[in-house]
Amino acid sequence: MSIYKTLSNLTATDGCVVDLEDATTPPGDVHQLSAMYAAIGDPVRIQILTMLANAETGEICACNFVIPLAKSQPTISHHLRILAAVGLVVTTRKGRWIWYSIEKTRMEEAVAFLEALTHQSQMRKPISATRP
Amino acid sequence: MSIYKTLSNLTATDGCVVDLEDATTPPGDVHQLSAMYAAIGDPVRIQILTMLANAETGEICACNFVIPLAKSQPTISHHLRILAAVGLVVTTRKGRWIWYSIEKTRMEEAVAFLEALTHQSQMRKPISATRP
DNA sequence: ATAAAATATTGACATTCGTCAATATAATGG
DNA sequence: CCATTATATTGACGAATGTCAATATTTTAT
Repeated sequence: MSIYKTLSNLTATDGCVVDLEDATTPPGDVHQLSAMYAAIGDPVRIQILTMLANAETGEICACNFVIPLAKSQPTISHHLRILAAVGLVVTTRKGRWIWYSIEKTRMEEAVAFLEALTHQSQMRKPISATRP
Repeated sequence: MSIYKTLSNLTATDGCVVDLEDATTPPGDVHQLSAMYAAIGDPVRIQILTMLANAETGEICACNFVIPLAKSQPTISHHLRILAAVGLVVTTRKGRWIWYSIEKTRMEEAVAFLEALTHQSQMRKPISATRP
């Protein structure tokens, strides 16, 4: 009988698997990070961010997304809310209008994490060499 | 009567709104991009990517995600399929096992687009100054 | 060839998501 | 104060998503 268990018999303490705490970011970060990329990962919201990035002043009033993106006002409001919730955009009220702009610091955090994923770590102890 | 229409009366040809083709990436790109970030934007898949980035050899066999991530084998297979579909991971069959690794080029594309969003363009014509 | 093991697929289910119409809230201007 | 306008919220709906059990497929080892 092999010292290695089958997939269905493996437990978290078996050495043939990578330990979660070695391999992943903290659970809290995982949810915050995934929420941020999920916010970016929508066609309408990608276009909102692109419009903001291209805007001469860096900010666009909420009303000016409705026509270009061909979505209803509540739908635009919904998407802006999601982007604001994860901190990728911030708002400034100017009288009757609310202007949205990209929160650079937060966007750079989004960049930084993905960039880290492209540079594979060399600091980990080897896992079992005899079994995947 | 103002030359500016109310939100409910605006049409795509009105000058007070930003023109879609000026402001957004091409429609095809929008869907491809949003699919990529949506793929990243899930807690399980964030952890898969993190494990791959931290793996000493840069690759991990599919079976070694099941226990650390506490998900069933079909669920892990499902998530790996989504990451592969958008090109963020690639597979290599080694006998009985299939090894996954990050596709660096694709990940760098993900980084590049977000980075572009942080550098606001200075090349756009001003939109109407009298109305948002 | 047969058994065993890794991976993929299917089907089912609850949950979440994107969307809009209708309505509510907030702010301005007359 | 009242009418108008911008934005947010609510409720409803279909579509998409994450999950797992069960099953199928593929590959290796005996």
